[in-house]
Amino acid sequence: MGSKPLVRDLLKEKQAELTASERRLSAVLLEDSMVTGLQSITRLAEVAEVSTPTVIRLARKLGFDGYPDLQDAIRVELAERMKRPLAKLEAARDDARDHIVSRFVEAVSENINRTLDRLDLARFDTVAELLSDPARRLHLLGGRITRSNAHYFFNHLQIIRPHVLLMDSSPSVWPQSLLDMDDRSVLIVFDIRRYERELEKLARLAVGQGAEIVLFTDAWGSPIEKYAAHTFRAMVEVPSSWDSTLAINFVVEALVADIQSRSSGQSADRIAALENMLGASRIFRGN
Amino acid sequence: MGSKPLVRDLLKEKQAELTASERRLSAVLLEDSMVTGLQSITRLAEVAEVSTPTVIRLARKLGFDGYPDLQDAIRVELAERMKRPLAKLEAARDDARDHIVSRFVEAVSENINRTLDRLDLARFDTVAELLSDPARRLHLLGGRITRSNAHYFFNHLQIIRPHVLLMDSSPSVWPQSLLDMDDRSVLIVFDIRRYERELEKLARLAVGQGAEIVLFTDAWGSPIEKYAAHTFRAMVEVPSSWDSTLAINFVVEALVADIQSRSSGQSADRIAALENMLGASRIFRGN
DNA sequence: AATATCCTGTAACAATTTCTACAAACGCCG
DNA sequence: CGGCGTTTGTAGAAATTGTTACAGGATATT
Repeated sequence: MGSKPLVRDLLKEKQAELTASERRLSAVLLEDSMVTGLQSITRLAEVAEVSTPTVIRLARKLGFDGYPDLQDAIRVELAERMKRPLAKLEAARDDARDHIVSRFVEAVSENINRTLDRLDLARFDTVAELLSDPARRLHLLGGRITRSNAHYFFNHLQIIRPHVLLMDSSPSVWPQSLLDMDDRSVLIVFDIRRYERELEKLARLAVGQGAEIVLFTDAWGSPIEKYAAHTFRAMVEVPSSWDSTLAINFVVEALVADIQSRSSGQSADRIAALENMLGASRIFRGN
Repeated sequence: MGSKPLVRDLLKEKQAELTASERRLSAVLLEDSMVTGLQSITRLAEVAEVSTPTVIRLARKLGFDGYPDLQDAIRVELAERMKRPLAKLEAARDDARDHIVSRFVEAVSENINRTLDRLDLARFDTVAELLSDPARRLHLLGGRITRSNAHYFFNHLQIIRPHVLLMDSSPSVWPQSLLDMDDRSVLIVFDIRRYERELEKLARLAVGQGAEIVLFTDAWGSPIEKYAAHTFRAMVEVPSSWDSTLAINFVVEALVADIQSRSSGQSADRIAALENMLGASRIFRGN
């Protein structure tokens, strides 16, 4: 109910009945999601090169009481938008606040949140589409720690669609895979800190072959970034000697879900066929 | 250059040197990405249930000139965050709410929360201790989907301690591993729905050999539960055709952190040795 | 139990903000 | 060009905000 109209919409709606300088002001506000409107009226007026009364008059025209009233609305709106999706992980079951699990959940929740902050949805969609294209050949590769992530992604992709390959962990057999790459190939690389030189080398060569690179890395960014067409940065720090790849896995799982639904038509047959084979082999083994 | 530290990080960093009411205040700020800090000092103080001078004192402690200075920082930070991903998000705001990522994060958040609710910390500690015992031999095994989880766990355990084995995915070679199991063996199994009969069979045989079983499964519970000495149940449902193993991974990562710190004495040498070998092999490969 | 230290809020003060009244500037039409 | 309505800015009053000084109260220490 009472969902008060968004300030942005109000501005657009009333655009017609605004005067010249009011419009200049509204342009400034719209430009950066009205964050400028959280400053004092004086400063906002300065930025927009308008006088302070103009600001007040605009606020009134939009139906607000005065400038502070408008500010409140903007702030509420912003808070709504900032709301951290995972904010409510209840870290503190107070029986064990210091338990490793509690500290861990806090860090993980923060990691996923910040990863999401930085996640560009447009990029996500682009990549999902790219990886759904059955004409593409996908090669997956992980480092020492991230091999499991690569494996997870591979495992699912392989069920959903054809032409998915998990590259061997030993660099000595990479050249053979490289030979197969061309401009229809996509190389999906996982590389987090203690970045591995071999991975970078391979990435460079793959790009040379015409392959497109999708990179999953940490906040600091692997050197492979410069070759990558698409990069996902995830937060990995937790109270441990090890980095956490949960945030990376989160993105991967979301991608799997999206890719699956995009290619559900083709993959249904594929999965049915797979089920059949599994069933057959089970009978075969005489279980 | 001059990349000023984020207010959020400042708050976390100085958390230790904050007083009780300052911490109350900082909690309020962190809760909603500091949007509350854009109001007047009076209102912020009211929300946090502290006095206005406390707010100023906190601002100073963080290195700001005064409250307005802090506000400026918050605003800049917010504007920065609004800029990139939101330019696109703005156009299709309602889209974003329905975006797969948004739906996913909600489900994951719920999953981890509920998994934590059910997690018995005493059991967690027991298992951590069990898996830290260098006299034990650990065998890891995953199913079709959960093999990556087993692999992840294996990967880390193997670095931390000796006698860790990842069992082959093909049942035909399991008998050989079974032969090696006795009452000093621990079998770590991952089995979520579409429970696999082969896994159950192996579990039964392993118990017969005297091995202890640690099981990771979903909310409904794998048939292996009846053989398992310790069971972790995690929530796996997400808006996808696939189950999410993030909650399982969460428990695994927390275990890794705990086991690592328990055996840090012994594992330090092990890791150092490993680093050396990695370095050596890199030189050997002539990178 | 007494003392010292640190934490916290009250209250008065200073600075800044928002707002109003008024007048200058602009554009439009006869 | 002069009259008229509208738009815009200036300046000061009113209100609110941010800040400082100080004292009561809590906590730890001897």
